[in-house]
Amino acid sequence: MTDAKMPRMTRIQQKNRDLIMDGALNVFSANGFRGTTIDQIAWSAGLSKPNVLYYFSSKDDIHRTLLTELLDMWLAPMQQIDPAGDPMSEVLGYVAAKMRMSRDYPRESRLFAYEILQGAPHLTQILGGGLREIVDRTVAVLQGWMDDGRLARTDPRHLIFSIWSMTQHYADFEIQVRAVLGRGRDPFDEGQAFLDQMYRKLLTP
Amino acid sequence: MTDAKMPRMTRIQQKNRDLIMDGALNVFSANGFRGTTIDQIAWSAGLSKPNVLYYFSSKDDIHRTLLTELLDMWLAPMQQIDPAGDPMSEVLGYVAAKMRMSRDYPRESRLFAYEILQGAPHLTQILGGGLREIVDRTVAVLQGWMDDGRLARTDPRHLIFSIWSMTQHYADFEIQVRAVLGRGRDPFDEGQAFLDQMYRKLLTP
DNA sequence: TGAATTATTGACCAAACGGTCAGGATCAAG
DNA sequence: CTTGATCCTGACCGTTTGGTCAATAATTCA
Repeated sequence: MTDAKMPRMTRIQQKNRDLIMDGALNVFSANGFRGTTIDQIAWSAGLSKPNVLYYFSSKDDIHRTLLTELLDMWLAPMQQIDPAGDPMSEVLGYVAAKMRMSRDYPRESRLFAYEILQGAPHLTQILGGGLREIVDRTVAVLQGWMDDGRLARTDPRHLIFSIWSMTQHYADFEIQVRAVLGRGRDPFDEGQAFLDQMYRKLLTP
Repeated sequence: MTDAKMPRMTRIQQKNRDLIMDGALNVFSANGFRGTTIDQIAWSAGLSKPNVLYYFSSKDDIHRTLLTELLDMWLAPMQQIDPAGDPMSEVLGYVAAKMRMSRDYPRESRLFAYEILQGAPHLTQILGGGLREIVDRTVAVLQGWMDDGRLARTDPRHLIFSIWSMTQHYADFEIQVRAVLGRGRDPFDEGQAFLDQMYRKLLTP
């Protein structure tokens, strides 16, 4: 009983769906939804176009499935903030975790960036529902810490926006970042150090 | 001699090219390059598709022209930082100016966001050339202020990244921001206040 | 006014794209 | 080996899209 999914998947189904998800992530994250063709996804997955459409009913289906499969993983770091932990360590840990995500999963970052830029046509429910609740919970924790004088007062929601924007900037706009920094520098290491300094100063009571 | 352009433009040319640029900005900024059709641009400009192609040779031509026409305006705020001014006021003024750009020109912000996300296929020269020089000049000014002890020490380039990412976040991801904040709040006003507080703490020596 | 230039469009084309389908290949189980 | 289910594909279809063009309308200017 290792899999709780309703329809049991054969090995081939499992393998090919994974291949398609990975190929789709490659292409969607590089070209956006409209800029992606099923042929490109198929090629990137090493399959034929009709075969891809044997596993997914449409390009939209692939996109929607990909987004929902990745959303939890993408939001996980924020839910790992420990209300019982040390405030400064928890926040800086979250920043570091998001920075690691940008370094290790830039495709996912760009995928969501495209989706939000587009107006989040596939994420409206999540934006107005689940995401807001998750953020609200974190906001409550941060607000509690500020009320206890363990963090300097600031708007918790905009604090979260700042963390999202700055960390994801290194993934989404990596080309610009590298163009400005020049070669031989590690944007992610430097960015991590900068953010650490910045949030330490902002949040020290 | 009000116009220095090589080929003199008739009134009609001037007017229609402007219409096309504005329509293209609408559509490109909402759907990205691959997501927009010439028909959409034409409709948004109030012209027919062949008429649009009478003024521009291709969709690519429209896009390239739009980017280059808007680039100067987009980078202007950074060049208005006054090396002889008060360091803190100059930086906070730049942040405020960028924030105003996000509020007043979200289309431009999204247009460039798409382009950089895509890998900046039309801006590679500018990214590696002009932009870097402009940034370097600003970096020199900031570095001077830090060396003089008038600003706290921090990496000037990552400081600039942080300003770009946070201010543009309010335009590019406005939907997400509004979804998280809920109705009845002004993201730009609040964001401006937050950033002011943040950079004041970071940069006070 | 009239000729020349500029502006506009309906009709059209070839390529690309999302998606379908009948039929064949492969595989698992008895 | 046989059989039924799963897996895979070449060929195909209707639509969309970027772009062309010949013909017509509007404008400019001598």
